[in-house]
Amino acid sequence: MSDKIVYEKQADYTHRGCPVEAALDIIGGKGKGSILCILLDQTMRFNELQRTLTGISQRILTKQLRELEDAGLIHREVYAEVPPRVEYSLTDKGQSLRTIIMELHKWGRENVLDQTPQEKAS
Amino acid sequence: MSDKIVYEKQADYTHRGCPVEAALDIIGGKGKGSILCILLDQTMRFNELQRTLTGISQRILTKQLRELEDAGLIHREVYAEVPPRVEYSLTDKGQSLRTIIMELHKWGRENVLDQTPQEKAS
DNA sequence: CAGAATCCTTCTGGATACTG
DNA sequence: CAGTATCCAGAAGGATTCTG
Repeated sequence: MSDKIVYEKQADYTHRGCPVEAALDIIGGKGKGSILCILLDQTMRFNELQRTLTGISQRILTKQLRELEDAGLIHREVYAEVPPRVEYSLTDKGQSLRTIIMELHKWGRENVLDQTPQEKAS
Repeated sequence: MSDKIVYEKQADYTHRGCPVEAALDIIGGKGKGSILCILLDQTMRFNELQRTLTGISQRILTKQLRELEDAGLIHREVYAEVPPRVEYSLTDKGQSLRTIIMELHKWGRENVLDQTPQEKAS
């Protein structure tokens, strides 16, 4: 009916002013942390991403990638080839999250994932 | 029937290894960013929190506070008074998020909330 | 290969009424 | 005041099928 693809519309019920909530709304959501983490250091194709993020459906992966793209954090490069090739990478705005991502990585490793203190020292 | 209160059970479907996802699972969720942001600098009571976070239902506020408490990020101090008084504050573990929270705050203010560049300079 | 379309289940969150 | 309990709407996410 409509000539425009309209995935599920985004949640807009949060933050209402708090920049922390606003930021978390952008980088929260299934797989987004992992996606940003991966793309921080490399460009990656769709299927490669899905294989790396074991357990995410391609529908959701597509959705998350689109949302990150709409937020201006990632760049989607489509190559006119057969079979098609699409490569995802971080934009400058996405790279501006580097410090935060790395700190979240450190904090999560030390405080959430049950890893022995010795391991992080090694 | 059960003698134990069991709110909705937490999502456990994410992170599967990525510490960034793991961390976001902890501090994501409605109001948690705002709650952490507020408690970073002050102790606050339940009703006061709800009034500050305009728009959150007390059921959800209770749930988020419990989850943050279970994660060891906030402390819940109950005073044996009538009417009851309960004060929430950050634990040391919660305070360990300070840098991240502040950076998320800065990033969200500059990149998500539509604020003119001039304003942040003033 | 990289999705789009459809259907369905689960989870999140709100509204309201009630209580120690 | 600080929750609980119950009910309900909507959003998030999965599984499957199909296509340029």
